[in-house]
Amino acid sequence: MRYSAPRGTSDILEPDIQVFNNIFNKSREIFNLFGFNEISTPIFEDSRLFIRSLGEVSEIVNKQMLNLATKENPLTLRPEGTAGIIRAFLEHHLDKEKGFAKLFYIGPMFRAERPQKGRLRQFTHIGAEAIGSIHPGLDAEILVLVTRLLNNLGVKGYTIILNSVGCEKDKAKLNSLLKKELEKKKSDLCEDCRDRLNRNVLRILDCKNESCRKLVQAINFENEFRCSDCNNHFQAVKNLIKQQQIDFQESSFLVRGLDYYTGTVFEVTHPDLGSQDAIGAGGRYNNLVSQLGGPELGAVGFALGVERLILALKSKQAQLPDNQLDVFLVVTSEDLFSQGLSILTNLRDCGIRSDIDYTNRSLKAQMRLANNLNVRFVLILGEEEAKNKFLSLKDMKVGTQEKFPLEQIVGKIKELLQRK
RNA sequence: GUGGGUGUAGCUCAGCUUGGAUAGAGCAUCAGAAUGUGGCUCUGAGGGCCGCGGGUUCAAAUCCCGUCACCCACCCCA
Repeated sequence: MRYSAPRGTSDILEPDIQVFNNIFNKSREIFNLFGFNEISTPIFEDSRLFIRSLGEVSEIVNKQMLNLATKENPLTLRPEGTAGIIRAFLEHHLDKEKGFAKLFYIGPMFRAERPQKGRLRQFTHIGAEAIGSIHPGLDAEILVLVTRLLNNLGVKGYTIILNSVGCEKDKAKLNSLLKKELEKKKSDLCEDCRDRLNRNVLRILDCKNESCRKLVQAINFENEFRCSDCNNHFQAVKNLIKQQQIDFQESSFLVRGLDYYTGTVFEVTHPDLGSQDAIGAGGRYNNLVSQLGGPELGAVGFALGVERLILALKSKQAQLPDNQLDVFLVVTSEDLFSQGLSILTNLRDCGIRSDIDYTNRSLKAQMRLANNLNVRFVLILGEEEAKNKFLSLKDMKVGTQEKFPLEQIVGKIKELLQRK
């Protein structure tokens, strides 16, 4: 039986993996600039952690969790990063130690969705959580950080959409307001939204259905539900990011699918992605830490979907690093192989990237292989070279070939490589 | 979970409408083209359960039924 990768997963080979690694490396640099420390948490957690954090009615908990078949506690492959980070934050008493932490993570997430463009069952998040403050400056910093990440990674043409869903009380108020208004027009709602009316009213706000949109737009809820604290906070965030010259669109229809969000929420969209157009999203969650058994601490976070981000990148090739071999060692007969291996090991010990053929090819075939590998130099070890203790060094770029005594080879190659 | 599309060589695809002989192309791979030597060019070679199972037929890559996989969209989300 031939096996294939599970649905919604993919193997990442060269050269694509270089694109990923580039993104990871650059992101780490930016996070460090902003004073964030990296954290790595398990890719599975107690299922109840996710149910508690994301909300029982959330789509993720309802139908997208990948649960592990174990005999002990219920375990689930993490569908997002925040819950695990907060769990770790509390488990290691970072709240008591410093009371404030800025953490970032990079790693795979899992959701059992039907795959399509920009939607995989295993996908990669780059995310961050700033825990321990309700200061609007922290919301602003997260938004600045997101723009700097995207800009440095080479993403162009993205849009930041910003909203505030208010605190827990405000959310409840908005909920009942919408429910009351929409209940009257229930028959005009789409099938899905009629269902949402009972389960998750807020989600009706971002229904794409025309008639639902109109109904929702007709309700004047924008300035009705937020308390003055939340309004002031939102206003402060907006003022701060405007001062930082960050472009954004305000939209009172933006809601997030996860329960834990309070106050500021945002989404980053890109037109090149197709239907799944969000490359990143985040917001404030002031109740999650206490909900998970910790103190009352405000927090803000975000996550970027790396695979989606790559879809939005224009020049993927330009980012490839130089990982080519410097030298290919051609050996003309099996008798010379052990001598060749010594030379090869010496080259590698001296920091020269080099390789040799293991498939008994002819000299000509080895040359062709060297060319396909795009090496800069070929070293030839043949009968004549072995007898007189020298090697032939061919510069594949220029096409010239010279002989050098064995002991001079490393120095010569290094000299030529530096000259470029 | 619901729709639509696509499965033919390692890769990208043609052939299917209207059934017919050894199933094709480009790229890739391998070998050769006097002098132990790559790139360009030329010559040649290998490589196919035509996704899988069934049916119709003298005959199926081609028509019919089923099934699986992938892609796209709904939904949801990063």
